[in-house]
Amino acid sequence: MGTVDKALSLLDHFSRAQPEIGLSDMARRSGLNKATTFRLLAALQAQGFVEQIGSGREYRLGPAVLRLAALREAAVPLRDMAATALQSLSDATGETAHLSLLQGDRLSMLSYVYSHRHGTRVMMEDAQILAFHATSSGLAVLAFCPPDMIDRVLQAPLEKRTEDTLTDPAAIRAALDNVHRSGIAESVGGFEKDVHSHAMPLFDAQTRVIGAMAVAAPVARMTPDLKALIRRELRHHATDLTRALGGFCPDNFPVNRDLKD
Amino acid sequence: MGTVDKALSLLDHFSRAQPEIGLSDMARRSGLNKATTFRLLAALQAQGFVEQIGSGREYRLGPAVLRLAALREAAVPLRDMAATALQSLSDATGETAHLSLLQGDRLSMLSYVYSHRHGTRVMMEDAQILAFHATSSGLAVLAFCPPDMIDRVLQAPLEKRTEDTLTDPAAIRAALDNVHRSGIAESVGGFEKDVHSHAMPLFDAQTRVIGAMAVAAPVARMTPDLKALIRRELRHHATDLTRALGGFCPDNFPVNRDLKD
DNA sequence: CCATTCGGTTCATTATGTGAACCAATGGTT
DNA sequence: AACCATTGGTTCACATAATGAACCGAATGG
Repeated sequence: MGTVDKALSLLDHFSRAQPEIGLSDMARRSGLNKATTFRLLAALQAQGFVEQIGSGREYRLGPAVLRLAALREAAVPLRDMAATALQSLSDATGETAHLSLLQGDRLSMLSYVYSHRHGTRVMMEDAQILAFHATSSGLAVLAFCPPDMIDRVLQAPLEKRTEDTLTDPAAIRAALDNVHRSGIAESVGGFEKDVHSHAMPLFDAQTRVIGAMAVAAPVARMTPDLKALIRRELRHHATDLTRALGGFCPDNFPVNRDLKD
Repeated sequence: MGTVDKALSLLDHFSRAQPEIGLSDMARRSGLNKATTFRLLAALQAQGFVEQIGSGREYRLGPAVLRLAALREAAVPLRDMAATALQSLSDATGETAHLSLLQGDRLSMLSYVYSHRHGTRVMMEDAQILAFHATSSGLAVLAFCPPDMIDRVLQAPLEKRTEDTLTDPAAIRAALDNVHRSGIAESVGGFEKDVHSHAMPLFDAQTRVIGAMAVAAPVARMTPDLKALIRRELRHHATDLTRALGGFCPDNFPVNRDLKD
C-alpha cells in the first residue's frame, strides 16, 4: 500500500462515535507504526485535513474537508438532487428514504429524509458506513459490483449485526442473484432488528454502480400492499435519479421487467 | 516535501472556476512529474477523494470529501470554533470579542469573550439582537447582503440609540461602501455611547454572508496603535474562521488589500 | 497525414518512508 | 514518593517505495 493510501485511510477511523483520536490510539487502530502514524498525521495536519484540539491533544477532522466538500457540491450538485429525490420517495411511501454512495470499497450514507406520516420511523445516522452483507443498500450495490470486489468483500470477516444478518458467503451470493433478477435488494432485520428495507442500485454514465437508494420501514408496519408500493416507488425514483445524474442502468439490469416480484 | 503533502496539495488546484482538471493539466499546475501526478491522483481516486468524469477524462473532487465534511460538522459544532476564535482574538487585542449570526433578517449574538487585561471592558448581553444600522457587526453584515435586503432594512424605522447613531439611509449606504472597500466596519458610539467597535463579515461555502466577528473597546482606550492592532487581528481571525467553517470570501472582498501582517 | 496533444505505463535510480528503540511528561496505584 | 503504564513525540540505520525521462496508443486538429 502506498504512503498516500495509508495517510488517507487514517481519516476513515474518525466516526460519529469516535470524532477524536489520539496518536497511539490511531496507530493501534490502523495497525501502523506509531512513528509512521505521527508523520502521516503531521502531513494531514499541515494541509488542514486534521487538527489537534488543544496542546498535545487528540486529533480530529480539520476544516479543509469542509472547503473541499463545498467545492465538490458546487461542481456536482448530487446532494441537492438526492435530497429532492429522497423527499419525493419518502412522501410517496410514508417511510424513511435514504441514499448511500460507493467510495472505493466502502458504502457510506449521503443523506436521508424522514416521513412524518407515522409516529414511528426508522432513524438514520449521518455519514454512517453501511456493511455490504447486512443492509439492503449494501446488497443492491454489491450485486452490480465487479466480481473481484465481491470476492474481496465476502472473504473479509462479516459481522453478525443481528441474529438475522447473513454471514454465510454462499447465502449472500444467492441473495445477490436475487437482486440481479429483480433489481431490488431486500433486508429484513439484517442491520437493525426491526427494520425492513428495500434498496435499488444507482449507476453512472459508464453503467457502473455508484450507490443505492433505499426505503426503510419498521417490520411491524410492513404489509404486502406497502411492500408493493415501496418497490414501485423505489424503482421509479431510483431510475429517475440515475438518469438525472447522467447515468445509465447496465444492459443486464431488469429495468422495466415487471412491477411485482 | 513528503508524498502525502504533494497528494493533498493536488486537491488545492480544484476551485469554483476549475472544478475539473485533466492529468497533464494537473501536472503542469502542480509542477510535478506527470507520472507522479498520475500515481498521486490514482491514490486519491482509490479513496474517493477524486473521481473521473467519463472514460479517460478529467478528474474532479470525489464523494469522500462529503462524508468527511459531514463528520467534521458533527464533531465540531460552530459554537466551539467561534469560542476558540473569539478567545484568541480577545487575547490578542485585550478587548471584548464577539460573534453574531445572521438569522433571516435579524442579526443575533452567538457568543462573546471578555479580556481581563483592563479593569474596564465592554460588556455584552446574551443572544442580543443587533441593529444593522447601529453596530459595526450590523454594518459589516449588511454591506455584503443582497440589495433587496439592504433596501428592506433601510426603509424600516431606524432607532436612534445614541446621538451618534446613523439613521440617515444615505449616510448608512455611504458607510456600507466604506465597508466594501476595506472589508471592515467601524462604529464609534453608535450603539453604546462610549464603545468603539470594529467588525468583519463571515461567509459560508456559497460566499454568502453568515454573520460577523467583532472587537469592542471603550472609546477612551482607542488609540491609533490599538486600532491598527484590532484591524490586523480582526482581519486575521475573521478570515481564518470563515475558512475553518468551510466558507469563502466573495470575489469582491478586499481580502489582502492592505495591512502588513 | 503529420504533429500535438491527451491519459497512462515502464523501469533503473535513489530519495523517501519506515519502525525499534528512546525521550520526557502525565497520571493513576500503592 | 517511588512506581508503572500510559501518553505524544523524536531519532537514525535501513530498505521499501516514490521518482521521472522516455515511451505507448489513441484522440484530436490543422
